[in-house]
Amino acid sequence: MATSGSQQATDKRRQILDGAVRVFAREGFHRCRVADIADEAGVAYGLVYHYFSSKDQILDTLFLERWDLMLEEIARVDKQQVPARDKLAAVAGFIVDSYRHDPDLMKVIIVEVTRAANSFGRSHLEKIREAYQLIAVIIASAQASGEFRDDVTPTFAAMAFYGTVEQVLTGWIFDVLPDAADDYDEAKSFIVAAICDGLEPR
Amino acid sequence: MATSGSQQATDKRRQILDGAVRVFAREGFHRCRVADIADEAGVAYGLVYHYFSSKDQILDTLFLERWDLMLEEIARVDKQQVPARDKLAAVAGFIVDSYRHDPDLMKVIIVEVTRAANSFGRSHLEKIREAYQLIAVIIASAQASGEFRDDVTPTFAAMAFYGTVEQVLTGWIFDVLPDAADDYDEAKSFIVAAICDGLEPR
Amino acid sequence: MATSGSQQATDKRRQILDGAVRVFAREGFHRCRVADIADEAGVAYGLVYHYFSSKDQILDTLFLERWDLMLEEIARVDKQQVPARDKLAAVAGFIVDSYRHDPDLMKVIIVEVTRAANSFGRSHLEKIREAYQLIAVIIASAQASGEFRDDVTPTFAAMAFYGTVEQVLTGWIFDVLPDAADDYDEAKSFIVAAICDGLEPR
Amino acid sequence: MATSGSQQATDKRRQILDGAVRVFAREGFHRCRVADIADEAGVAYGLVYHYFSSKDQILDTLFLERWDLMLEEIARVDKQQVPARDKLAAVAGFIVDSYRHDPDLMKVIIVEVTRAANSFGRSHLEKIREAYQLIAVIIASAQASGEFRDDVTPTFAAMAFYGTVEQVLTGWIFDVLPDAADDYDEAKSFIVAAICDGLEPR
DNA sequence: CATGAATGAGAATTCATTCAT
DNA sequence: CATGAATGAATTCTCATTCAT
Repeated sequence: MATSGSQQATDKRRQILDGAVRVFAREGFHRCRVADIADEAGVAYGLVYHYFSSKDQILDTLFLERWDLMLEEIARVDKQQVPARDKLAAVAGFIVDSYRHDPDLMKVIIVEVTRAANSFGRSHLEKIREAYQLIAVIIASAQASGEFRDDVTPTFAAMAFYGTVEQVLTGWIFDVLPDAADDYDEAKSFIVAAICDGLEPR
Repeated sequence: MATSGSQQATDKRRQILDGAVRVFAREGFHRCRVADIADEAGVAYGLVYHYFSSKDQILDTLFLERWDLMLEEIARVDKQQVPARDKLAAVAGFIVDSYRHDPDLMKVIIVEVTRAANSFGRSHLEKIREAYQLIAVIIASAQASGEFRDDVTPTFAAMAFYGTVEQVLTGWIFDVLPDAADDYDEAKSFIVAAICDGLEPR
Repeated sequence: MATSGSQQATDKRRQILDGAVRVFAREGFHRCRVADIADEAGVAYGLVYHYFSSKDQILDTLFLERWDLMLEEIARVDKQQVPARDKLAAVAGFIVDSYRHDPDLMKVIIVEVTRAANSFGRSHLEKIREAYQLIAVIIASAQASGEFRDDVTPTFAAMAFYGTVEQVLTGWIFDVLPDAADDYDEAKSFIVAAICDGLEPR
Repeated sequence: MATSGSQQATDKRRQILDGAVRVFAREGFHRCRVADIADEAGVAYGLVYHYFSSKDQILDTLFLERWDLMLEEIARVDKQQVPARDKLAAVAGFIVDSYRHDPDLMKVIIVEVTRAANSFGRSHLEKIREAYQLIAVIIASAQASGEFRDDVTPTFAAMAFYGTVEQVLTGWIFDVLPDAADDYDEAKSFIVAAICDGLEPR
């Protein structure tokens, strides 16, 4: 009762974002119409343009909201005094948990932004690159301390790590990997094992 | 003499495909118009529809031409009596060389098909999955022979390998990785090292 | 005290009208949005619809307020016992002074109403015609008294007079005529000279 | 038969322009939809955009086609060795005949361009100004030769002349002046008489 | 009176595809 | 085979107007 009044107003904006996530995930950004977003959100067509200046901006908002959280998390993890392996585990865990918590949102971010080199990928390139670099920094420190081998450049190594993570999510998105509850935790440890230990026996 | 006539015809078809690759790479499949393809190819608008039934079919053709080559290559590699590590090296090498040879084509395939979970990715899912599985088979054999550890499922491992390869190409596409002549060869060995040996020192 | 309340209310209405004049003059009636009017007036969006039933009605109000003043003035002038030449001078003077006093308002009236044969011009045709006729009456009287030649119909002559006046204002609006302080007075005498004396020497 | 083939293609473009004139005249540029133009022209919607890049460009084309003819005519008239009065008569005659020949087109040009200070008027200001200046040149020469009095600036005088002409056309457009066949010729001589001789008796 | 969120009809423009020549 | 004019469905974005508070 107390907050419902002013909360209500903001809710519609949130409803639109939430509806957009579902529609983008289901139909893809290009396939879906703004009308679909409004319908899914349960609001009038025009209200979409009251809160957002374009269909593009909705996707921008969704991406940035989540991506910034991830950048903060990676930066936070990097500051901790733990082995590099644990840092990578934390980052992979955050991304996997993001998918577990809201698979539609992560699908949209990966399919429509992170991997879309010709549309939104280009415009958010800086943000995307920032993530690669934060990971590269973690690896570089580990190389300096001897935790990691230094015969691979940190940037390359960051690509291997991030590429593995994103491909696992892609596997779930494409239904080529099973995604039961257990699989998420298994995936976390697997990603770290594959990247840190390698496939060959030690 | 007889063939020059039909050759001529085939040339135009090839011109259209080549033009399409350049335009798709530059502007993206959705952004470009059929007229752009015809212009880039230097042929009349209507001719595009003489050789292809739709804009989609052009991309399908481009994807399948190349992807089938890759599937054949992976299958061929798998039959050889060499260490699994070398097999993965050969596969990574083939993909990297494909990029080196025709970066636009690989960019289009990755950006518009392989990673487009809502459009072409969906319709070519079986073909894409086939690649993952062929790689998984290589890994499974290696696990059976003791070359690779078996505490990671072959499918997961295949995702790590393929994800790393695709992410390296993405790095070149996004200009976050250097792509001078040397870098291609360096990349090949790096991919194998990262995936087989892992980042931690042995 | 009692009036200050209702005065306040009227002020907002006036603010809206004044804002509308500036916005219509700057952007044109069709180009500007109701939100622009509210912004320019410094009032809330919804208040515009509290005082006016539609965007059209705002322009109607602006036009009628001023046009009725002009009709009264022409009628008043016509009643005076002065030469026809002086009557025309008074009418031209009134219109020029209206422009001098509020160029935006006159610009809006001319551009959006008087000359808009397909929109507001049509709906205010009677009012506009009334002005032409009042001027025609002045000329007809002058012809009857011998002040003016009668080989031109009064209606035609009225068009020549009014057309000249409006074109001079158009010249100012379009920046093809100089509009320094002096130019206004010069324009008044010029209009009368051109119409009454003609361009050829006497 | 001979010309019909290649003529046919161009015809559609002409049909669109002609349809646009009728629709613009009947409904006004802003009121009518592109669909109305296509319907009126008897062509498919999309063809309008095959020949013109926008609705605006159609109006631009209509205006420029006719206005350039007029500018040429005024320039041509100015070169002739005849009294200034005859030159003005020729110019007025050309404009009146233009209206007689295609009233819809002249209505559109005047209402939607020449008198639309906030939309097309602004963008074609240079062209419009050019006409004023050509007329002013005629007047200036006449003043130099003593044909016209020189106590009115040529620009002002040009505005009086052009304003009178346009107001007569406006009278026809607004149905405040009769426009039977005879009226056109009467109008021509009246315009010259009013401007050159003035309303007062000589 | 005052506010600004909510509504939804409307219109321009795009562009894949067809088709006559 | 080749050409490019012709078609019209689809979709984004705009904005006057309404309405709940």
